[in-house]
Parts: sequence; C-alpha cells; structure tokens
Amino acid sequence: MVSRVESAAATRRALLDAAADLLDSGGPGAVTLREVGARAGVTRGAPYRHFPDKDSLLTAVAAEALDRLADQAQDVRTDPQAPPADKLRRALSALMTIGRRQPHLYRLMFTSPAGDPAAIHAATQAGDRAQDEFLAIVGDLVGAQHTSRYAALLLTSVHGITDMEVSGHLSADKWHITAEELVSTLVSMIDRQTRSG
Amino acid sequence: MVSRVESAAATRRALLDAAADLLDSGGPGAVTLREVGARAGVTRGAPYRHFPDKDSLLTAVAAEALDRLADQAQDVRTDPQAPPADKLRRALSALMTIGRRQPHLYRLMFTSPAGDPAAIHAATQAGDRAQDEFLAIVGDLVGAQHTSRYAALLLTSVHGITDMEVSGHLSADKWHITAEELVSTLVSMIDRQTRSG
DNA sequence: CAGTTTCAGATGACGTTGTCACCTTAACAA
DNA sequence: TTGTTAAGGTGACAACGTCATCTGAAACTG
Repeated sequence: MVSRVESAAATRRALLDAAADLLDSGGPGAVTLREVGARAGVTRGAPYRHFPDKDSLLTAVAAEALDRLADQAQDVRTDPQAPPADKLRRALSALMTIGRRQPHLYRLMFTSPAGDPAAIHAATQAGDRAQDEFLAIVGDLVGAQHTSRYAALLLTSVHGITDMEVSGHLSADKWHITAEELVSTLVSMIDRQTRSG
Repeated sequence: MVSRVESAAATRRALLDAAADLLDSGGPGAVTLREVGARAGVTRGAPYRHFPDKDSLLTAVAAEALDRLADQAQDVRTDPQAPPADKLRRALSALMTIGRRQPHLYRLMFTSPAGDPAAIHAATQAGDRAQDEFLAIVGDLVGAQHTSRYAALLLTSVHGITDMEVSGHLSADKWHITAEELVSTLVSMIDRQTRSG
C-alpha cells in the first residue's frame, strides 16, 4: 500500500514539520535532531537519510517558508481585482505577519543559508523567487524606471522595521510610532516621490 | 602588584575579547566556553566566575558593542563643526560599518538579548543609549515635530539595508543598487519631505 | 599578627547533542 | 527467486554547557 518512496516522502515531510514546530517554540537551539526524529516517529539517525546535517535541515525549513511567501506574493500579484497599491500593502503585510507570528522562522529566512550546497541552492532560489514577485508588484505601482530603486528600498526597510519589532528594539514607549505607521509613511513618501519626480 | 580585583577584571576583559574574536570568526556557534577560557588563559569552568552562562557572556559582548556604537554616535552628535546632515551620514555609516566588518556581532546586537537579567539589562541600556543618540542627531536635522517618525524610519530602514546586505540577500545583480544608494535615496526623500511638509 | 572569610580558578563528572559506522529489513528490479 | 538499494535502527564517540567540589591565595577581622 505504501511504496518506499511514499513512506520516505512522508517521513521527510514529518521531519520538516517537526523541525518547524521546534523552531517556532524556541529558536534554532531548540531544534535537536533527536526530538525532530522522535516527533516524526523515527529515531536519532533517521534524519540523516534525508538531510546531510542539521544546518541543511534548517535551511530546508527556511526554503519552504520562502517558497510559501513567494506563493503568497504571486497570488497577490496576479489578483485581477486589486489596485496596485493594495497589492503592495498586502505583500508587505504578508512579510510582517511571518515576523510577528513566527519570529524565529523569520530570522532564519533572513540569515545566510548554511548547510550543504543543495540546501543552500534551494533556499537561495526560493528567496529569489519571492524577491522577483515583490519586484514585479512594486514595478506595477511605480513604473519601470523607478522599480529597482524603490523596490529595494521598500523591501529592505520593511524587513528592518519587522526585524527590529520582532527583536524588541522598536519599543512603542521610545519611538511613539507603530510598525504600520512606519510602513505607511514610507509608502506614501515613495508614492509622492514617484508622482512628482 | 596585581590585586585580586585587578586580576579578576583582567580575566573578565580577556574573556570578553576572546568571545568577541570567536564570534567574529564563526558566529555564536563558534563561541565555546572552553575555547574562550583557553584564549583567556584560564580553564573551562573559570568563565562561570564572571558570567552565569554562555548567553550572558554573548549578551555582554553585544552590550559592549552597543556601548561603543553609542559612544561613536555621541562623538558625532557633539561635533561642533559638522553640519547636521553630515552628522546623520556619519552616524548611519558607523552602523553599516559594523555590519560589514563584523557581521556576526552585528546580528547579535540586533537580537533579543538572552541570559540572566543583569546581562539583558546592560544590553538594553546600551541599546537605548545608542538609539537616543540617533534620535537626537535626526532631531537636529529634521526638527522636533518630525523627529520620532523619521528617526524611527531611518534607523529601521538602515538596519534592514545593512542586515540584508550582510546576509547576502541584497545582491547587486538582482537589484542594481548599492546599500549606499539606498541610504542616500532614503535620506534625500526624508529631506524633501520635511522641507515641503 | 593570627585566624577566618571570600572568591577566582582548577578539576571531575554528567547529561545532551551532532555525527558517524555498522547493521537490519523491506521494497524493488532483474 | 534473488540480488540490490535505500530507509531506518543502534551503538559509539567527541564536543559542549553546566554543576559540585576542591584548592589556594588574597582580603579582612579581631
């Protein structure tokens, strides 16, 4: 009933899910290959049949998250109804939501990928796809000649806002401003800029 | 010649320096208390006489780096010669330089501090001081009513630019723009904004 | 100055973890 | 049916964080 490849694929999936759960609960240090194996219903050594080492497993988790983000961005971009400005807002919001709901995963996604070359390649590819979607969304909004500049500025800035919020370095007490206000300030500045210049 | 407190202080300094060196060379994972002790001329257990655990040691390293950054920012801010716009550029440049020269330290500085409450408090304090200096520098430039909004935007954005450059997610091939260009775009946008509105 | 306290540091030990070498077993291909 | 392959199990090892305990000398107290 269950072919060998099916069973192996299911195990691999269970390993990735378990690793993601442990990552969420306590960061990369909380991900132990033994616990990952146990939660996937296998033993310590089994994960090494699917991932060459721990770094590669974590990088695979990051790659999947980047892929999901790229999918979300693609869905937003190809929505025929929404106006470009809404698309941008939704794409940025998707990124910030990951940061808030899964801070450890978010940090992992924006770390230099480690592990074996194949894992690194997969994560890089997924990250590139997410960036390309984002680039296209911004391009639809600001026009071709401004795209690269403002897409890069938006993405890096929103990442910085999210990252500092996640790590607690954007305290409302000191700054008297929320992450959302920062993003909308930035977006409207760029909007004004691209209209006038 | 060497009193007990002097010797202890020297050891503590050597431990912090060794930890910082190991951090630079390979990230937090490369910092082992055994190697830290060895480089400081003591044995495995000795670091525990100065730091309750590894997290507290790393947080102390981050706190010192944040303190140095705050000092740099303060030097810039109190320079009687430089025009406010130059001060901002120099302060932002100081931040980005840490990212480029000591990427692992940079990541550590922008992570939620871990370890014992005293270590966390020290790091938070140092970070707050650095942020206050930035706030004051931006305030001198854009005026009081815009300070909080644009200071936060500048700091978070430049952090995001630096962080993505450091982690390799800001490849020149894809974005056709450098970190410097992004920062200067942002600064001139804010400049235009505060002049006109 | 003698006795006591304190504390940096040394050492032995323990549990956990990543990783490897080797073995087993069941699915597949011939 | 038989040989091959690959997933998974198991034992082992070194490295690591951490703790309990011990030691010696500096600092303090009377």
